Amino acid sequence: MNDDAASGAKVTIADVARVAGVSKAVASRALSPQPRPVSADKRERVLAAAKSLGFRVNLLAQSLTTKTVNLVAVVVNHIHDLSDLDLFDRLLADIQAVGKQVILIRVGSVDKVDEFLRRGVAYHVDAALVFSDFADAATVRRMFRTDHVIMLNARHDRLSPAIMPDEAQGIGEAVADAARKGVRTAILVTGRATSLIEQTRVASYREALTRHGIELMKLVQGDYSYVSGHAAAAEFAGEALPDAVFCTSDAMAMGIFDVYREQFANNKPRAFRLYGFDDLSLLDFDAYPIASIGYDKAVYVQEMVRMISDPENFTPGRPPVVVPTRFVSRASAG
Amino acid sequence: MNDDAASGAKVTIADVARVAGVSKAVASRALSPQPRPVSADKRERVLAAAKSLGFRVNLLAQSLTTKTVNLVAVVVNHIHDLSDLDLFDRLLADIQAVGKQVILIRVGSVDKVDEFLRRGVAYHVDAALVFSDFADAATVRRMFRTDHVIMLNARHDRLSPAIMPDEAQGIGEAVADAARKGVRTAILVTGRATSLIEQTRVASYREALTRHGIELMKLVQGDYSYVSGHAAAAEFAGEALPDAVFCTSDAMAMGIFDVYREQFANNKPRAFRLYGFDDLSLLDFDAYPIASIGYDKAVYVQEMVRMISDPENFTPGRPPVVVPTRFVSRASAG
DNA sequence: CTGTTAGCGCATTCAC
DNA sequence: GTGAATGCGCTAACAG
Repeated sequence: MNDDAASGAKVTIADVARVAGVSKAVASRALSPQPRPVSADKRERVLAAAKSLGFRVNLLAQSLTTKTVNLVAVVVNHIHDLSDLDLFDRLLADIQAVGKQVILIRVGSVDKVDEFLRRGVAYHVDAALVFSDFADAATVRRMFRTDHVIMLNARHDRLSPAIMPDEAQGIGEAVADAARKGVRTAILVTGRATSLIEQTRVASYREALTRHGIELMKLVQGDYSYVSGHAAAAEFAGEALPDAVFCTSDAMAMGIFDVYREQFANNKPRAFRLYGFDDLSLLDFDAYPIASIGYDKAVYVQEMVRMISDPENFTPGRPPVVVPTRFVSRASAG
Repeated sequence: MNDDAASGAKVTIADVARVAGVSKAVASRALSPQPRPVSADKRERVLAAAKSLGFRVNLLAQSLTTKTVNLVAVVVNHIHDLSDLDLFDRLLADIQAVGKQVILIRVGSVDKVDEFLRRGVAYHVDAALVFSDFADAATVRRMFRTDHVIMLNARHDRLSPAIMPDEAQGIGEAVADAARKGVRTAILVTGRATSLIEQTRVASYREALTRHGIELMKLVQGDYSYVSGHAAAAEFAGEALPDAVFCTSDAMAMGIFDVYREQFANNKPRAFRLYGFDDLSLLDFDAYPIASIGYDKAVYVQEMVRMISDPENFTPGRPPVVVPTRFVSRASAG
């Protein structure tokens, strides 16, 4: 278009109103996405003027009066908290689809949280999605000065709603699958026990194993990473192998798989059956046919967007929204 | 219901000023990170009042007058445009380290760009980092109403600076490696030819192959994805195999690797030598020991942040900043 | 339906 | 050093 518009000239609603020959208020109404009382012809004039001037509302100024910024904070420790790009991509798309935008906050180490929020826009967002396990719900509310906080890290309370996968279900299915195939002994490779989610996850495995009469030979501590999977595999290499190895992350399972790759040749588990967790899309690659536990990401994301779209959802006492998980069988489970 | 400090109390600078017994202007100065004329005792009173009230500046309101939001837009087509999570994680951390925050914008399919512009969803950010190849520099400037646009997609112009890897260098090294190992024939697996970057990349391969006397047997069209790598491998399965296969993305190389995995057993390529592109961190997993071409992500990100931090860098006519690439040898190259 | 007025929260004049 | 006034761009509330 013309060069003025192309190089960020600042055209305000006052300019539009002047060109259209109406008042600012009329221009504002005509430009509003919501239906507001404006005569048809003036609306046309305003729209035409806005287009020719290349006008775009200043959302900052707008939010100053409307008290809503259409901005959602997504708080993570590291990017890798978003265990899968697919989830994140979908989340972003869906949030934008309801007319909001995402401000991504990487907290990193816990002690820097305060520093970030001190200068951040984060304080005035419409809602915050907390993936990071750095803090409990109360702390987050205090820091964000808002009740519109959704906890995805299982550290919710009465005031802040949560969305959480019902992991016990998928875990139960996975262990049942193993039992059905004659598994009697198992090793469980875990992540850091500091996370509440991880503690619950481990408890679910213990319960399911006991229920199916499978002996938990030992627990190996990892940190969710591929490398720690490698290390875990080395740790039980010399000993008597179990019938099955369960991991609380796919990445660790991949590390173990690579150590025992030859044993899994021809898509037949020989040393032991291997079960991961997360159902990363990476597992659809030929190289890692690892059975896993996952949930429907579309549903998960849908719940988040639904929640931030309606203030009603932030009234106290709402029970956590639970997303079902399921066992996904692959060659590593035999 | 809960009007306590923890739940959305709207403390403005006027409140702070009143409690401290000073004017708003004094409070503003005392709260400013920059040194401004305020007497020591009043500064103390203001700071104390701000702290006790839990005051946080409203960056949105602030930016209305200062014209700077400390917000940087990262524009991608899909999340997968950020070829590697490591890059993104580092980018986020470094941007936050200079006191700015990231608003992530996913444009999606090209045909929705217009709709995007129409709705004016974008804030008036300080700068925009454009990874998506959906638009030229002028369009992005108009969209964000800023001249501070950094193009990472090679679609820059005189007004918007660019940062781009010097891919010819790494490609030259990779082809030289192949030539040194006696490669005489090659197949090149490419992505969509619509992207300017891809066109340049292919041209670089052609040039390097010619220079080293390697015959380009054929060009196979993919779309950067793992699945398209699979398809590409199938396409030349029946025919005479080349000495080497070059791919313009690691994902495609992984797809090909999986089809010919047995040929790569014991870390010895037998069918052909395989070269990827991007140097994904995934290649450090045992399963995909694929030689690749990459650049130092720290340097790349550093250049972006440096550029954002100094308006000087946005004066017209700046030449693109070039980041060196290098060949990374792995087992697939023999 | 329309236009005028009055802020939203803040930084910045410019007088004192 | 200080504080009263002014304006950033926009919309809500109010009168016509």
